[in-house]
Amino acid sequence: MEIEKAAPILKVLGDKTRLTILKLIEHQTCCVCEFVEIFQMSQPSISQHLRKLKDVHLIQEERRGQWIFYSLNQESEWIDLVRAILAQLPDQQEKLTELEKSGARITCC
Amino acid sequence: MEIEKAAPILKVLGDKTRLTILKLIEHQTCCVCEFVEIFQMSQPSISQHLRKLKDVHLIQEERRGQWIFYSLNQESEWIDLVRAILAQLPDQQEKLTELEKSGARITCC
DNA sequence: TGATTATATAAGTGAATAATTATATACTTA
DNA sequence: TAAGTATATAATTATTCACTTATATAATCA
Repeated sequence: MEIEKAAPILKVLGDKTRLTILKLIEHQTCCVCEFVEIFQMSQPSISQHLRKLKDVHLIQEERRGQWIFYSLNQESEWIDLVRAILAQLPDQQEKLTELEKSGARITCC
Repeated sequence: MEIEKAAPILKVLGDKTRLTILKLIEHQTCCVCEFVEIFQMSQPSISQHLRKLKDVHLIQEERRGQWIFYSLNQESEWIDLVRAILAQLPDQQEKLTELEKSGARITCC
């Protein structure tokens, strides 16, 4: 039954850090260090959130040198559901522009 | 920030029992005993799931004699989000028609 | 009013969760 | 190749979760 597969997806989305991560990468790619800066959270904590998103194939990773960039997995079985949800949430772009202002984004991106 | 309020809503939805309950009452009203039958789960367990849905105002209750009927709260701040999610899920009507066949639905409804 | 039925709440328990600290891996650059 | 940087994983811990059993509340009916 499909509902049994959908529920764990929603569960993964039911965390403000992960939900914000998804909204941030809705239309672009971000690297781990950006998330660490934005959320003011330890690096392992961010990695573990990314891991959960990756475990259910909602995100993709792509290594560029020493950095790893994450993006929404467009091939996900649940991409329509995720997009429908993200469409209801306010843009989080200002978090990235703040980072850029403070210079933190330039170090890796 | 609205994302901080949306995450707990998704968390509540991230459980197959609660998600199925919502899908069942998407277009109609059901009473507690029906959920108990459908999910083959203890009555307190169902009550506790309903409580979580009610705590975030996603559902409404209406007493009719000794029975309590639950329905989707159309006034919910999150009704669009919930509808967008439910729209992606398969219909669960057959669970109710099965109940009717077995006679279990008639006892209360 | 007493017994029955429907539902909610409380208390307890084992499993899952999100964070932390410590450590490992992988890439870069001197 | 050694040191530094970015990221992942492991181990630990406190909290939350979903369920169970037991009990309370509320309505009905004899």
